[in-house]
Amino acid sequence: MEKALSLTEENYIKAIFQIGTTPESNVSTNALADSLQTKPATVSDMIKKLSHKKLIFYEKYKGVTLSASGAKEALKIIRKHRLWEVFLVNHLNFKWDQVHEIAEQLEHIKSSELVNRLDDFLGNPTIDPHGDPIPDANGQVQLGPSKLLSEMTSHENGIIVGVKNEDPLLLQHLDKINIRLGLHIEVTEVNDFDQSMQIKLADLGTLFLSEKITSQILIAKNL
Amino acid sequence: MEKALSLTEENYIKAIFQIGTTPESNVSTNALADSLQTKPATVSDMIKKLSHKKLIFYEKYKGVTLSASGAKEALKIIRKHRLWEVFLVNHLNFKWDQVHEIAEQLEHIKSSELVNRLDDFLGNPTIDPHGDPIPDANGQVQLGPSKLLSEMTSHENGIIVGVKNEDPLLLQHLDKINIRLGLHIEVTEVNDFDQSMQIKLADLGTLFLSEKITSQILIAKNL
DNA sequence: ATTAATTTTTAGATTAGTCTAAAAATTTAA
DNA sequence: TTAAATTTTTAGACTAATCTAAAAATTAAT
Repeated sequence: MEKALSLTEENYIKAIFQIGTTPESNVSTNALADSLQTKPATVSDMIKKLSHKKLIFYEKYKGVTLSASGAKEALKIIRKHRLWEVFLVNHLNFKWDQVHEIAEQLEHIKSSELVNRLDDFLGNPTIDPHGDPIPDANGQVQLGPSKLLSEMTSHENGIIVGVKNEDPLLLQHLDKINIRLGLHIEVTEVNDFDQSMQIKLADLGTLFLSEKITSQILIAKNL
Repeated sequence: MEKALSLTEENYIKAIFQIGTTPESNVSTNALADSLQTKPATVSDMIKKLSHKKLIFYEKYKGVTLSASGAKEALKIIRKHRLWEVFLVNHLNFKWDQVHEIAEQLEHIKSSELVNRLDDFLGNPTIDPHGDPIPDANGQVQLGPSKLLSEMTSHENGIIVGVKNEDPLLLQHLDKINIRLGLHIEVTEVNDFDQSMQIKLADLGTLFLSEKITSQILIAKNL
């Protein structure tokens, strides 16, 4: 039985996973330092340690990728984070912009029994309040095909299934303009110059959105 | 705004509170080392630090007591611990002997919003699954008068309202012999030599209990 | 293809929490 | 009340995680 990861190690593993997924490439020292609000020198040391524990692959000056066991750990942490977010929103009546910080703490609680019972208590949800998929107990994630609203063109339509990041300011803004997961949406016009869009929401009329926002919203074809 | 306490500091404060309450006296370095599974030298250092932060009163070689702010911190931690235990037992179907360790982790989650919402979600319980009172948001504890079963004499009766410690082995044993909170109990005989007792439970007939067990069970007069 | 800019790593220090071994103070006992 | 036993504190060292400053390697640019 390997020794449990420290809080810090868990945060590194999670950050590597989250930076590394979009392009399945190596994660740079600087990107990691940035994401973890720390200094490159610190990251450099930590990388050696995680590499020594076989959680990541590392070649000097080349960046890192997660090993199989590293990815497994990352998925466990993300599973916990997202399950707790569901609990906070569905049972404690938090808003979707209030839960990230608290889940950042709860995700480090160690007890697989707890996680699995929580999962059952919540009714085995498959997505969290931001539309992100929740890995199952084996680390399996099933996510339907989706793309960014910013990648759509005029007259395309679909359903809002997720938000790419958990910045409370973004989430509060979306609340204010009545954008929520599950809404049917149609692109009515795309501005060539700045990529801003006019969209039509089910009952709620039309809306103008800047590229900054459309690039954060995930759309799927009719579920 | 004072800086938040570290995990370790919180554990020291809690241990001082828990050792110090029964006799409202000073808590010794050794007792603390024992309770925290660490060495007296380590405790000695930590005491200086907590004293410097005005969380405890400390005189060399004399032991420590909590200051008002220290006690307030302790009660906040205990409140969280006990609320989480209620959640684990009432909503995630854990047994009363399984929750202590997990609550030891959950009690350090920092968010007063979370604690208060959890409290409401649980229906503002006043006792945890072991019968220990849950401090309210202001740190107020209301506990009815109670005494140890071991302090009772023949023919006295009362209701089981709590268990003095959370050792899983004790709790599992109590489960096995059908002792639970809320049961009406009558002492039928006390053995002068070893203080063991014969007791009568509501429907469940009579039982022999050693002093080791009777000294862990709290009894109150008919609620 | 050198030079310049950037990224990454090393070197050396710092802080929190811990330890062992030894010294100092206190308490208990003869 | 002096000696023995116990408790507590100090001294010095270690580990994990962090930092700054400087060196080394890589990448970009002229």
